[in-house]
Amino acid sequence: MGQSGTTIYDIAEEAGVSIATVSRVLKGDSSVSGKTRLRVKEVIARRNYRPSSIARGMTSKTTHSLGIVLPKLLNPNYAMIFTGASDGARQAGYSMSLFPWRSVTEQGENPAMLLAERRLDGVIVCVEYLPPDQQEQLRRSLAELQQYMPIVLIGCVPSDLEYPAISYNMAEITRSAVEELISLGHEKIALIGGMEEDRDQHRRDIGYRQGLENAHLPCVDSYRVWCGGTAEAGEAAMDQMLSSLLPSHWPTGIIALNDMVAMGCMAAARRHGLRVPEDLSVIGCDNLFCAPYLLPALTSINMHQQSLGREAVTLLLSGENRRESALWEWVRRDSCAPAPRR
Amino acid sequence: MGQSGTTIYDIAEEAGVSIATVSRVLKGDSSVSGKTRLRVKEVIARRNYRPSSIARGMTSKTTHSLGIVLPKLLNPNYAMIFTGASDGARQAGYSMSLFPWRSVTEQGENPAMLLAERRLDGVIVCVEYLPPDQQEQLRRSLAELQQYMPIVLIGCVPSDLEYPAISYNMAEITRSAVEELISLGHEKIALIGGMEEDRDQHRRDIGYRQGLENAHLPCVDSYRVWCGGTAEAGEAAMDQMLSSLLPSHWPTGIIALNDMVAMGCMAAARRHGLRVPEDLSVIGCDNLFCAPYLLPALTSINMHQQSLGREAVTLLLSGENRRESALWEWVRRDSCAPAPRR
DNA sequence: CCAAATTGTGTAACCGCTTACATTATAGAA
DNA sequence: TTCTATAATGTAAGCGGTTACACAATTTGG
Repeated sequence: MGQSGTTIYDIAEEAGVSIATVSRVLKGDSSVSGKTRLRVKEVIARRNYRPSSIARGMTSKTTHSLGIVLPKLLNPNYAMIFTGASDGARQAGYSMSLFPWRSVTEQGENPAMLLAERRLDGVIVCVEYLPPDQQEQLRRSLAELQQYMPIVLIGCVPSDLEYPAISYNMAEITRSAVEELISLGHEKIALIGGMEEDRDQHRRDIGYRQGLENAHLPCVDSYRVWCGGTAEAGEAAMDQMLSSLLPSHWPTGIIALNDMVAMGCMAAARRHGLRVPEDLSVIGCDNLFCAPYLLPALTSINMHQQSLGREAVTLLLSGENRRESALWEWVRRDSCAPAPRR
Repeated sequence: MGQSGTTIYDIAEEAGVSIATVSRVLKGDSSVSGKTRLRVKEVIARRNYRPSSIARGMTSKTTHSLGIVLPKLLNPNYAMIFTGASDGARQAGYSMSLFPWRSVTEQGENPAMLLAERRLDGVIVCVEYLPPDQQEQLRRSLAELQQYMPIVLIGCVPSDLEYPAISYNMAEITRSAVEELISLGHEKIALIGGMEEDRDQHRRDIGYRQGLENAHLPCVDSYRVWCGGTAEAGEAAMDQMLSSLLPSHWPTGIIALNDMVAMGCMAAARRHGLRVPEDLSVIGCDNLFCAPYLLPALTSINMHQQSLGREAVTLLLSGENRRESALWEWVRRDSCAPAPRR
């Protein structure tokens, strides 16, 4: 294992100085004379010595490593957040570890133990929908965790959770999506995705209703359907909606929970003989890398997830208690078109 | 910060025992009497005490944390590997940190320092193509790193790198893809993707030639084009190939570096008036989540990236020096069809 | 030319835990 | 009852760094 066993004592001995001096050279303390510094540096380089960050952590009480809790890295949306967070961390000299969602949500003795033991310098938690019985667990885990390290939340953050956070403006985004479709002449607009009890979904619903109301359009219950966040779920939900409605009542515009759901919706619509965008306009969310390559290219909303991840790290390290709203912007592509003539 | 400051001394004092006894209770040593154990456990629970894993690491020389080096988490292929690795690590009681590719490839003083200092218990490195001037740096970084911790490689591993590894059988896979297209009657088959000097690409090229040779088909140079691994790169490469050939010489079958490149190829082909799969069959690789939702659904190769990540962790922790080949299998979808009649 | 200020370096305690070894309490054997 | 295994617990020495403080060497000022 070579120089992994090299310690500050070895360097001190070889350079003929005390460990204190080596330590000073290491941190660039100016109180070391030029020649001593040079000699020590030479030995350090020759022995390829790296001070152990964990020994450092003993006294400094800081590990220079952060954590992030994600429901699912396979969702590219989270991969983008992670990427941004990881970059931000590294630029600030920190490493970033991934922890599974269930380490803060699972029932059981001490779900947050894994994190607490590691004495991270902070943790980012991406909050997703949870069934009510697990929400209490999340609260407990966060409370426990906070006793060990600062926390920053990302996502659909319940406003009663008092942590620094970057949250999505889902009501505003959804209202904007409704307006987008209305401006194209659509009147039968469906909202697909989100769990029924999901707060985030609740906000979507609010924005959806607002958008319709502002245009004096009725809100039809069968146009509001719930489903998980995957393409399969979107496909199933869309399929069911179309099957249960007379074709004359089919919506002409779809607002999907995210791009994956939108992909599923388009597939289901196609199977029912609908052409996108001629018969049906579709709007996704997250602007995944594949959105421009779908057929038709998917109109989506860019959530700037990478900068969101970076921002979360900044928030975490600054110690501020800000609660910010994530920026977003339209990315208009071919999947939206004027409403078909009736 | 609450009980983050609680130490083993506090617990010992409150329970009226020595720190050694607390330590024994913590690790479940049977030499502690029943009542003492109970009393200590009660205090631990009440104070919500968690031993610091970093203090533990001081004596145990083990951090119970692993690292993974990836070129790009935004590539879902790597996200899948990471997910598998992270799961595997957690099941074994380890955490998993992400490190940027440039921490092993960047020129400069000590690219591997970030990793070395952290005294991880092991690191997985996903090797990707590197220009020759950086390859030497990679070798150096790996050599340095190995003095601190075990390494496992994933990907297109140069056979002269003597590390435990899980490598892709790119020659075999590509040959199989050629055979697949030939069996559908294709004779003009193009290979798109990979850097010219890339070893992995080299192996693809070998498989490609073998496949053609076995069927006594000529190998046309203009059907072998290089490009990066993104959809944009694939689009550009395909565009250029079609533009530079007479339509009568256009290939009828495409083997793409990966699904993202395949997506780009399909987009470019469409712009040139080609229908997929009627005029052009396309094969991708990696079986991304969006492959089934493309139009037409993309035929791809499942690399089982998640189990690959898990396997890498197993290899890392076992300390064995095995070199395995990743499993793969066909996922046939609509993007491949019999060759068009001439 | 000597006292005081400044500079450079070393000593030792400490961070929170593990563990070899020492010590004490308890039980069983003679 | 006394001696010796055995079980239960405590003591203290690390692990590899950081840092307050002490001290020696050098420079500066009067």
